[in-house]
Amino acid sequence: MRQQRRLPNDCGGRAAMRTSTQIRQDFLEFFRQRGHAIVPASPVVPHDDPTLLFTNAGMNQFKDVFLGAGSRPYKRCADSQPCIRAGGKHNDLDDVGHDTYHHTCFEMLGNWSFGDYFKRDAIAWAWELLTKVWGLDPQRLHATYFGGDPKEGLDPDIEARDLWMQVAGLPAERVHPGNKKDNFWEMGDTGPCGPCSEIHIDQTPDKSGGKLVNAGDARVMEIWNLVFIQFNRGNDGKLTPLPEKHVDTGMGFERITSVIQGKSSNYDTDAFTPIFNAIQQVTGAAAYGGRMERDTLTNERGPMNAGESVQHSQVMADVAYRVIADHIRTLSFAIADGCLPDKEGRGYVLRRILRRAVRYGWQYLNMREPFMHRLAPAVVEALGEPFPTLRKSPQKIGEALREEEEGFLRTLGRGIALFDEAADAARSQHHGEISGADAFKLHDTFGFPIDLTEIMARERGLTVDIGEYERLMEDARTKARGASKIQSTYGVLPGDMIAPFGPTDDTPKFTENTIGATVRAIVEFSEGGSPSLLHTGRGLAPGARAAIVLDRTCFYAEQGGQVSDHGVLAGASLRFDVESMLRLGDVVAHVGTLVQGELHVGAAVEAKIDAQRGEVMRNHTATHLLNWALRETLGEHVQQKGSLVDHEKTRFDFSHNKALSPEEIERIEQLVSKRIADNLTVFAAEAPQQDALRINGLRAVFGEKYPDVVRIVSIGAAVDDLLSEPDNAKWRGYSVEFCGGTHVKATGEIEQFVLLGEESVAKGVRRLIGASGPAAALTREIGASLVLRGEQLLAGPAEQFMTQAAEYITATTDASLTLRQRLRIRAIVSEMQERLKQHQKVSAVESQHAARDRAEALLASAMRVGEVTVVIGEMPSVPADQLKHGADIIKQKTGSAAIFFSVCGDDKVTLLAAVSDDLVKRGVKAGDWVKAIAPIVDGNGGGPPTMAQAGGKNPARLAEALAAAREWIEPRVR
RNA sequence: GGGCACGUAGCUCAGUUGGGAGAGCGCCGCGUUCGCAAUGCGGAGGUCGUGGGUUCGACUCCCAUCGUGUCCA
Repeated sequence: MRQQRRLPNDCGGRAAMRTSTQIRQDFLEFFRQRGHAIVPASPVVPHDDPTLLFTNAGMNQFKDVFLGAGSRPYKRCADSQPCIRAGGKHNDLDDVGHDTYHHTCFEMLGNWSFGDYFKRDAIAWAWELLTKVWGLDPQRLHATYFGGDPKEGLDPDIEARDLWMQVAGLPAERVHPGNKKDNFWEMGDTGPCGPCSEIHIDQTPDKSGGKLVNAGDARVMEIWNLVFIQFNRGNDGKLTPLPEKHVDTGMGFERITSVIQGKSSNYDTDAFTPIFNAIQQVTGAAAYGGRMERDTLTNERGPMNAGESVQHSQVMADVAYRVIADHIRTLSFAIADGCLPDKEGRGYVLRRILRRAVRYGWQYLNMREPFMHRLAPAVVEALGEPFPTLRKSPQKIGEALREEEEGFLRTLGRGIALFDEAADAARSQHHGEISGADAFKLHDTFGFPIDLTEIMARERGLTVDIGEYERLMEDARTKARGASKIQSTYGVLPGDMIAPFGPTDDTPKFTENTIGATVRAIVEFSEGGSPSLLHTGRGLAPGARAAIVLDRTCFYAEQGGQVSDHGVLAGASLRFDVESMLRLGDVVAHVGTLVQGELHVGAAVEAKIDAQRGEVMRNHTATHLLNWALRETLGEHVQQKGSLVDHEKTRFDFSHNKALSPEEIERIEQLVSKRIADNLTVFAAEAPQQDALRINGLRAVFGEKYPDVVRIVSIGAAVDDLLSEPDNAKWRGYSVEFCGGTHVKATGEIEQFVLLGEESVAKGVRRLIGASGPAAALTREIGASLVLRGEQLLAGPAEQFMTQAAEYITATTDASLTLRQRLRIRAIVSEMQERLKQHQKVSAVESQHAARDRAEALLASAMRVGEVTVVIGEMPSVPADQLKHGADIIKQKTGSAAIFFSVCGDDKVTLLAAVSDDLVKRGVKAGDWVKAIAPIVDGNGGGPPTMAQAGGKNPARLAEALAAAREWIEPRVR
């Protein structure tokens, strides 16, 4: 076994004893004592930020503060943030497991200052924590600072350099200047940025690593990055100093733990031990040995094949341990935060991670059964304390994993079958080499990993054309890349562009439909290019698309499920159509097109929303009543899982594990209708969150982050009353929700409410669709008449039923109906279908008999030409199938026959020719026959030699055609 | 965002330049048997995902759409 490369003793000291849990606590406690708010980590799945795949840094949750669009009740804070780095630009996934430090999931310890302390304190505290609390050897620590960039006109960060020397007492030779890449941090192309200063640790035995700082040598590595945000980069690329300077720091938790514990690998720390133990228990593999691939790569025999070397398989088992341990952490966090493995987006990244783990388990730990789900409890056990979301529903994590594992094992099973086919082809056609095309197809179309293809090939003594596979893979990649480039950034608005023009006063949205306002900023979108801010003096020209920021607005920007308003901004001879709204922190922007006139910054406009908003408000208030009625009807487990309210409908997702019964649906509708009939007043008021949370029966979306002051919407009970005696049980009889949306003044305005749909959207989540107002009334009326017509058809005369039933069924398939009507119509339709089927069967039997009788009659009067019976005649109107049966009967009875049938329709004729096998052998083919005759009735056709058919459009010449058929066949069979 | 593959009987699937919808398993009935296992015979079960189009004729070809699987960005 490889020798552990341990740090010299002087580096660890007393801190070497500390557990990872203690180290995390040390960090938070250290900053708590220095006045920092200790905040909970944000979810690893940033549901509200579509530009970000996963939370990948501690500062993600504070982005709005740095952009100036949001604020916090504290000026300094600290936390430990689980981060996921997988997918996207910086993709380390393939490295995980093969080295000591790559992870898809890690914790980031961080402390922040929002316009509070700056470089001096940040540096002093970092130094104190590392050297005094954790006892790291100061001799081994190096600092870097930003060395300036003449091209940007940026001076070196002398301030930071001097602080390192003064405050930390570092000698000049251990304070290193760094370039823009390493020591200047930017959030994006524009926005807040600034120099950063890193602390590196030198783990060379003789402390000689000074030259290796930032040189990519594993022995000297960065442990803490302190970012000093002091500039804003504008659209023009110019940097301007920020009035409020911020500190943003990040320290990799697993890495600092390994340093403090004196380990050479993150995986050797006690953060991973419990997970490795669980893997060993579940897989029954040999214990984790900490072996790395380089331990075998140095073997003079060179890289070895699987199975040839015990040593290699041991190493790969350890790689598998690391892969699985890392990935189960990632998956547990992500699933706990509500992201499931899926075929696109974030879910797809999770799927790949899970599949990679399963594949390593399959290949190197010999696992053929789902096992990942059995590891999740170990993660919950190890990390549930600092990260309570893991404990919320641990069984859900297990279920999601098992389901996905089973799916992948099915995919593998299919893949193995297809692999066997490819292997056969390889043996018989390609000298034992599986073609690149086959390997690629296995991977691309059927999801069978190339690694498995190679291994299975090797086991069967075959090879794989990897070169060709890589080429095809690269082709696919460039094709996908090229295609995605076409999409432009049209209509995407960087938040920092409009942040300085906020906040927007949008409280008029609750009361007004029209208000006067002043234009504060205009961002013009240019097709194919990036959006640009229009400066004072330049106007927006007609036809241009833009985002407009006003000082105040009555427009509602999508939030809490309620859609954005549409409308216009109007002025003297100007009109701007508002198509959508954007909300960035406290700033809202009106996105749309200037239709007429010119628009300048500073212009006075009248903001006017579409009348559609009335329907939206009706539906929104109805949604609250629905939410309340659901809990009344189904029970306490009903939790809102999402909603969408627009002018046509309300869509409400909630936790419930089975379909709603007709009785439940009826009861829910009744409860809501009763509240509407009572014409209850809708109250709305703001209150401190902690007071509001005490209200008995209050509905808030679980897991949603609410501000410190929340808006309460209550139907039928005044908010003041709720707050004055929050514990009163009677409040459970009212709908009380946290909600920032717009509502009607009293429930009577809703008029009507109906449920239109009920379905499942995910495991344990049902979706209801509802509508209110005139739309609900209309649906109800149309549906009722449809039900009535269906009942009449069923009860009415058979002839009417036969002609109209099919049409009726099509009409119902996409009709808008209430749920209860849909159930009734489903029953009607299935009865109709049953009757139609019965009728078809009867008529099939009838036409079969008719065809048989007529065929036999024609046979009786048939003439013989030589040995051959020639039957030519008109058949009753039966389907083509029955004509064929008729011909078969004649063939059977005669042995040698030539048959020509016709069926005469209103404006078309069908011809069928059939000859027995012996005639085919003599060169007489039914296809030729029918082709020769069809033109007479303006048709054509064909078919195989024994049986051919044709259609024609001229029934008038049918007799002529039959005569011609006789003339054609007689000489040929004679 | 861009590909590829697949939707045919309850299930697993076959269906060959477009010309009579099939197999295996399962199901029902009747046999052989004291009974079970096993097995023989017969039978029911299909809007060929949906909607258009081409054609005399479409499970088959084309277009669209929905669903499932899968890869890439």
